[in-house]
Amino acid sequence: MPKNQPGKLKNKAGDPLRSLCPVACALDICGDRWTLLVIRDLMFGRSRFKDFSASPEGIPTNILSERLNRLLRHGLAEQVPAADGSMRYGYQLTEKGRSLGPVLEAMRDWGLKWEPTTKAMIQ
Amino acid sequence: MPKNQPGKLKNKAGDPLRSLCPVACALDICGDRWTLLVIRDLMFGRSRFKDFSASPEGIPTNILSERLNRLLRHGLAEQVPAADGSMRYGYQLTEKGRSLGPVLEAMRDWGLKWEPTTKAMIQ
DNA sequence: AAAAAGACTTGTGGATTGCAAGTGAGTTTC
DNA sequence: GAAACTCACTTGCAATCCACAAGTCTTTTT
Repeated sequence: MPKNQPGKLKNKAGDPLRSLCPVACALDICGDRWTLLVIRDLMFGRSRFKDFSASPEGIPTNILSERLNRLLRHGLAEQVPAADGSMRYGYQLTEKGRSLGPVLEAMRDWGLKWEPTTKAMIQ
Repeated sequence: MPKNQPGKLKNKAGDPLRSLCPVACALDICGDRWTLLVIRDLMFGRSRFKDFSASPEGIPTNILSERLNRLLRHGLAEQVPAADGSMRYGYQLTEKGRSLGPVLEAMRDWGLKWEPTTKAMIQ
């Protein structure tokens, strides 16, 4: 009889956790090639599917759809009625999502310093 | 004749870049589930293959091998003779790798704040 | 000299990605 | 008010990537 069998660890959204390390946990949520770029766009105030889709990295629409849902599931973003008063809705960051700001800033600073081909976006 | 055909953008290691955004560029290098965990271990002073392999997240050895090589290619880590004077060598961060510290710290802080199951590692 | 540890490499099935095309609701144009 | 168009996705599919297990080769320990 195992003394300390942890079962499966889960995060708040019910997805499995690899460990109790907060870095590992953050990576379980946004550790892939696309998620933080969507969050970057959200930080810039973009809110609609087509806006994210139009970013220069060219995220495939199926991936974008999946990532947006993941952000909703984990409570990093929420849906709100579109700003233009149309029947559609947009996405915006929650406080949990906005508080990834320091991560993005640190990445931006690192990229600017060490990969000189890159340029900070105006806006 | 296209006026501004960019060809393929590449970063310093010759890998293709998705855009000029420094965040996208950082993610091209370490935007996956494992790379930043290896860097975390390196920050903690771990240096040998078996050390990374023993971390609680359980990185598969083939992935670890590939990621270590990528860190070398991009100049985030370098190989040095092992500290114990044996014939083997270890890995350690370069300045470029160490300067990802703020990214890891921001992720750690975020994880601790928003995913309360997590715990900061005592080393 | 034999056994064990360390650092990978290889093989394989399953999951994820990237790309193209399709769908259906909402919006604009004529 | 019907047709065309935009938007926000889905679906299909080939290619790639990942996780897990096992194997190999070198170095270290006994």
